[in-house]
Amino acid sequence: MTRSAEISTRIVQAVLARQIEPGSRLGEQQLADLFDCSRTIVREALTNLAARGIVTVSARRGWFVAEPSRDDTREAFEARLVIETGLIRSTRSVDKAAVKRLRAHIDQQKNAIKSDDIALRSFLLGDFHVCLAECLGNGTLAEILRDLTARTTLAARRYQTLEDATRSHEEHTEVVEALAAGNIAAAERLVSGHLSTWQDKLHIPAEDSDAVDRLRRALKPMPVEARNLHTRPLGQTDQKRQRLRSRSGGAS
Amino acid sequence: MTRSAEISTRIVQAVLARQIEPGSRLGEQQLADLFDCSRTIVREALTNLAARGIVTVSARRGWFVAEPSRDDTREAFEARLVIETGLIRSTRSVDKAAVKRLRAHIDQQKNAIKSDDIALRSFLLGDFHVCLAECLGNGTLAEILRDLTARTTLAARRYQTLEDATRSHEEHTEVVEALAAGNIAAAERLVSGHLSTWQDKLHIPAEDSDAVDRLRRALKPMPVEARNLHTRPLGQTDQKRQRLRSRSGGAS
DNA sequence: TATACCAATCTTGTATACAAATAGACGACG
DNA sequence: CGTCGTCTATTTGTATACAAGATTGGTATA
Repeated sequence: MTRSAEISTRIVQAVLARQIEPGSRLGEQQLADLFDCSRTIVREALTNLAARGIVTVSARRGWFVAEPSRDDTREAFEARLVIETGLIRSTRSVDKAAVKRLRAHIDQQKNAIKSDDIALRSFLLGDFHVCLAECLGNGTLAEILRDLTARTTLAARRYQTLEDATRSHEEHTEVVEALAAGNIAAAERLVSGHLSTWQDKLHIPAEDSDAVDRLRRALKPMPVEARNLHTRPLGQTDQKRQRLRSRSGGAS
Repeated sequence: MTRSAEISTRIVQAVLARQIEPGSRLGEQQLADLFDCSRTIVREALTNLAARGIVTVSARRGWFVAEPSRDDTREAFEARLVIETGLIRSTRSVDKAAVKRLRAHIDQQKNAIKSDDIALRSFLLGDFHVCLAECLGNGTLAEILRDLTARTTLAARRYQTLEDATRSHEEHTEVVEALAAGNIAAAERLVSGHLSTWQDKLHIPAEDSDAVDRLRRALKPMPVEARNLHTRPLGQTDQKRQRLRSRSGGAS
């Protein structure tokens, strides 16, 4: 179990760090090579992630990082709101050690932001909520929250939300200070606002987005090496190809 | 996946129906024979259940149905309280179809109680909470709640709580009727009370129970056929053996 | 008689072999 | 020139073989 746990942990971290896009293919042999083990272990890890809703499996087609639908996204945000505010609400007080740990976490966030370590920054901003749940005395909900946070992170990537790291960090600070001051009600309000504003920033297509979305994905730029393997169609100049590529939304 | 999903689903159902005790051993080959498949599939199912906290794995020793510790139990109940009350609180109104479905579920509960189908009764009383979450529009939390309910069911068995089916059924009815009447606040209060009273009924040993508990489990009656396979020790009468069996807490 | 050691058996952990299905490429045909 | 069909190669799904560890029962010895 320890071997496959390593793999699943790393994948979750990569998701939280925004290093893996929703819809990415996770080939079994590919991962097996990467982690120097057999497909058996990889499948164990992927099965675990599938149970946690972070990965989906399409029969005989492969494993893919989850692409939360609109409903999935709404549910994940609602779940986080319910759990995080409910956990704070049911708290009487927060002990010294917990406050210390939370402040240390916030310091780490600040450092990651300052040093422009985008991956670490994203990871920490998400992990903070898990840490908060643990400090409030419920490891079970912390685990659940980790998976839900991974899902909302994927949703944020899918719906192209820009991360406002500085603001998130500020809001996290306010929450911790409210808790440290024993102002539970304020902390609950702050968390609620923090999550709501983030959710509101999502650009979720209004209607029947799946067709549009599928199309956008189909028009995604293919890997450079694959692109160069194809003969350029007659009469199509470099300029035209360049324009097509830009339109399809690929990184230039 | 469909093959292993069958197995994990059945095991969860058996847990909710109180047909499997916490700590039960789940041998791989045993399950493979039972479901007529290879150990590969069984391991896939068990891995899934382990990710959901319903089964634990002890390296090289085997798979066991979870035995929630005191902390696990507290956390699971708190999690259910937070999620169920929070979900109701964030509800504006419940539509007709949902009310109909909930009332139908309550009818099923009544029938199971009336016909003394203890397994079905237990399952439905637990499943009601999952159904409620679904009807409140959050399938994600419903899934999470299913696993948490399984854990609290295991805790209830471990800490020898008697199920008061009639009372649970009554309280479920009150919740649904409050929701149907649009009295959200009352519904939240009722759910809170329902969960709290159930949790309060647990007989959780105060201190260092693990040693005592392990012993009690060790002294549990073995299956009748195994008992009869052993030669009766010299000088031990039937009466003495009978007394030992009663003391060990087994069903007489 | 009790304890400690040892061996046999059973169970799990991992890798691999093989089957099945899908995706992609190539070629034929309208 | 476009479309359809087939064939090949890659990838997943499942079973099984083999190795390593753990438990259990027996035996020998103090």
